[in-house]
Amino acid sequence: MARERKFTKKKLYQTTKEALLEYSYAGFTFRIVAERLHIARGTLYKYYENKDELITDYMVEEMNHFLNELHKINTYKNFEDQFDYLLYIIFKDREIHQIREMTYQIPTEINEKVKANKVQLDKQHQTMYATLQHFVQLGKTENLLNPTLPDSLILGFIFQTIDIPNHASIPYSQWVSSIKTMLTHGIFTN
Amino acid sequence: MARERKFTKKKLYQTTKEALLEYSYAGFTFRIVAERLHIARGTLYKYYENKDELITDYMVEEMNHFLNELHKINTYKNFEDQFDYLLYIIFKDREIHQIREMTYQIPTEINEKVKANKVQLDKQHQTMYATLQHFVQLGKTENLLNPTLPDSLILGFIFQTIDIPNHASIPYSQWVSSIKTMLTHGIFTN
DNA sequence: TATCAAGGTGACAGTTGCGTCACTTTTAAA
DNA sequence: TTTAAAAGTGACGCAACTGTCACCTTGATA
Repeated sequence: MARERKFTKKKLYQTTKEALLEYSYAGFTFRIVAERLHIARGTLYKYYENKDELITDYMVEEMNHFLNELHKINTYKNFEDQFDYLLYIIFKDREIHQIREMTYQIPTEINEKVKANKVQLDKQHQTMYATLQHFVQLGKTENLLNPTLPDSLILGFIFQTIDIPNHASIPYSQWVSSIKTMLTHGIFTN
Repeated sequence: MARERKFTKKKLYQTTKEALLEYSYAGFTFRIVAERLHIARGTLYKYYENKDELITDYMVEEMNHFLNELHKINTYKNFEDQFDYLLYIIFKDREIHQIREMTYQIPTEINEKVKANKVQLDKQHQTMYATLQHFVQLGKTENLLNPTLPDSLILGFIFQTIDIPNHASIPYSQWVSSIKTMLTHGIFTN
């Protein structure tokens, strides 16, 4: 009884992600998204009142996906395996943590939907943090993680390190193993 | 023979920096800057044809200042002292490296002045990189830096680490010492 | 104190983005 | 084949940002 859509939700979110990475929050417009989807700008307003709604909807979905992956960390019983798994999933979706940083640029007073999404994002972030803190605790009880380092800094360190740009185009496998070495043992010789 | 300025270049650059950090490149406007300086928007056009000229002028100046500081690294003779000094100056001007990342968002075709500034920024970046690579080499010949790690990754790692957000409000001195520990020896126990 | 160059202003026109809406198109079910 | 719900379109009015310019203000100097 209805017409077929010219674009899938997946394609829309994909385009949203790309546009956010290219233009960042303030430079993001419906025109850019519409052009890339080969639809009229007005069409997007059938689904979203404004760009903040689209962006936060996308972010919630993306975080949800990440949290699903993250929770699987508990299928690994020892810290070392958890650590490897964590690096793997953070690497796989590197950009989303960059995008998550844009949250604070989104005004809250836009509308109820956006406000609800921001609350949801905050909850997801807390869930993520709790899971990760648990992971750090395990590392400390196993005497693998340096106990003098604050949990929040260890976590910030891991997430930050993942974002190192690979301008010099170092081969992927060497890149990953180097990053793991630096994370675990630093840049000094032992 | 002329009227006194209502704002100094220093104050203008300071305001530019703050606005860039708050609104990022795309959200940066002359109106914001003019309001904060208590001048009319039109006044800014007496000095700059457009925002890209102001932004790149500011960036060149900022990078120049940083390079001046950076070159002093060679007054320290051993690697350990150079390392401490480097951390110190990067910490002092943490935000500018965040701002430098915005360079790639600035279109080149704006005008000749902007194009020239972008070329200049590129040169400065190369100078910076050369100096830092020299520093890394010293660390490797002194057998303090892990020789298996690519230079570019070591440098990326240092710069990236500085940007760890201190959401948990860890006291400054502990924060700095923790970061130094993580950089040099990682998050694992020895 | 008259001059004038530099600083400063605000109004104007052009462009781009925003949000709405009356209208058209598609398509599956009646 | 008729119908109507969902999808899509593009033009319109509004708001914000951009760049220009004729004009005003200031203040050192002649």
